[in-house]
Amino acid sequence: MSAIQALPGTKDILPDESGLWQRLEATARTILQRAAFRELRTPIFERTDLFARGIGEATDVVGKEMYTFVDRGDRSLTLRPEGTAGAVRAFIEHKLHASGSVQRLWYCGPMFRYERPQAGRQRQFHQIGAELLGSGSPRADVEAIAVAVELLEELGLKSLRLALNSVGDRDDRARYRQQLVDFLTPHAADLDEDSRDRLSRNPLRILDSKDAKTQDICADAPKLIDALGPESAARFERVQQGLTDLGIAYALDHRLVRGLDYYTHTAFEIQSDDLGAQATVCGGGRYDGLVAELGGPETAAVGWAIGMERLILLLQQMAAPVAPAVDVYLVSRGEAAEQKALAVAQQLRRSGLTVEMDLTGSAFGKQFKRADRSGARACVILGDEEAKTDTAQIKWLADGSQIAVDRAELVEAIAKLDAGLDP
RNA sequence: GCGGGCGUAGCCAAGAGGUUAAGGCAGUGGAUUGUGGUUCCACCAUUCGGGGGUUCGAGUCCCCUCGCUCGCCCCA
Repeated sequence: MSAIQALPGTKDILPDESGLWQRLEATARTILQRAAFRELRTPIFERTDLFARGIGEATDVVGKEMYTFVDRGDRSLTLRPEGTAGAVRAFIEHKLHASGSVQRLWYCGPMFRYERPQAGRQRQFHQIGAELLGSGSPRADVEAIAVAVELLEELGLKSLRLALNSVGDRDDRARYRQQLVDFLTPHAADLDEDSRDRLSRNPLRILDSKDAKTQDICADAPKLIDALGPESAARFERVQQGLTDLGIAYALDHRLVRGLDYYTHTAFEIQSDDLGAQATVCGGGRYDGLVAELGGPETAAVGWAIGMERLILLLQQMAAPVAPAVDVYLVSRGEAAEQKALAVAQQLRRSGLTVEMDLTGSAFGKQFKRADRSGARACVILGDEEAKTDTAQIKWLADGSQIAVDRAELVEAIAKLDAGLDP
């Protein structure tokens, strides 16, 4: 009752689940490194300013979701709510642009947003992200998306959708914003309350309101795609062509407007229907202005982030994870034998076997019962008699067969049994 | 910040005002004191998230509170 619990929106990842996380992380590492992305690890907290400037003061993330505190040096700090701002800060600080070539970076770790937790949403959550800095080519957009798709496919995920849009460059957006405001203002009275607020603050976001009436009104609104200048439109065309050439299916979604201010041109989400009220597993896009905005040289960039908890949710729906069984369960009894068992365990482990050692000193019968539950293939038995003669018994649990071997030959004997040979 | 649902053992869970709070899984001990998987027996909640109230009587009804969960907003 008075025991302390984990805070709302935070979760322990228990041993039964951590195997799946490890698989996810290992797969991500493989896929990203194969595409020549290199890992970047940045601090979990940064100056509040970085996020305020990078993500945008008007966004919900900055406006009401940040974990912000003042440290003992009187600095305002914030637990990172996303990964791109920190990655870009590091990119600028360490002059990674100086190499002249494109930087492919990836990261993985916890992010923090103060929101009401629900299915697929936590206050501390984890993302895998990739950033491709230094190329404005539409091919970079395609490559970034392709790597994300590859990762999700490698994990065996099916029935995901790729939603695609272009929000154009700064001029396109400003032009469209004005068109949209002009269109919506006469309907202001019929919009839902949140949308009415956004009309002055962040009108593009009104497009993906879930309110039915607002939806109806937006159906006739001018489309962002039609407001793109010829260059932006051509560039978007090339991104689509690139995806098509790779056989990556996508659907245009002219209402897809992502919540962070830094996006330009390509915006995309990879979505699923199996995440409760959430849909997005992976979100990303191009952010050509961000590096300069944060004090670096004018640098084109594109990136994405995957929500790991959401991915885990999907992976768990696919198949029950297989618990990694131990190879050998070490049964021991009697003071001398228990002492020797420590050395035997070490010997077996050094040979590469996974060994669990019984530490209870309880009756052999009980120890075998536990051995059975552990899923071990074999028991190695050390009792008083074995201790005296410096031998051990190997019992093969599948068929109950048992042999005595010298301790020195233990590893070879188990290997032979594993191979189905007579030791 | 706002709404809905739910809190009975480590886990799943019956119980809907009337004496001792089902059952299953897991766990512990034993039948089997140096040999497992099956079986059998025993043990395993002075108490139903917490506090207050109504009542002769509360896990069950009422109020407050804490927690979990789902949804809105927004996002991964």
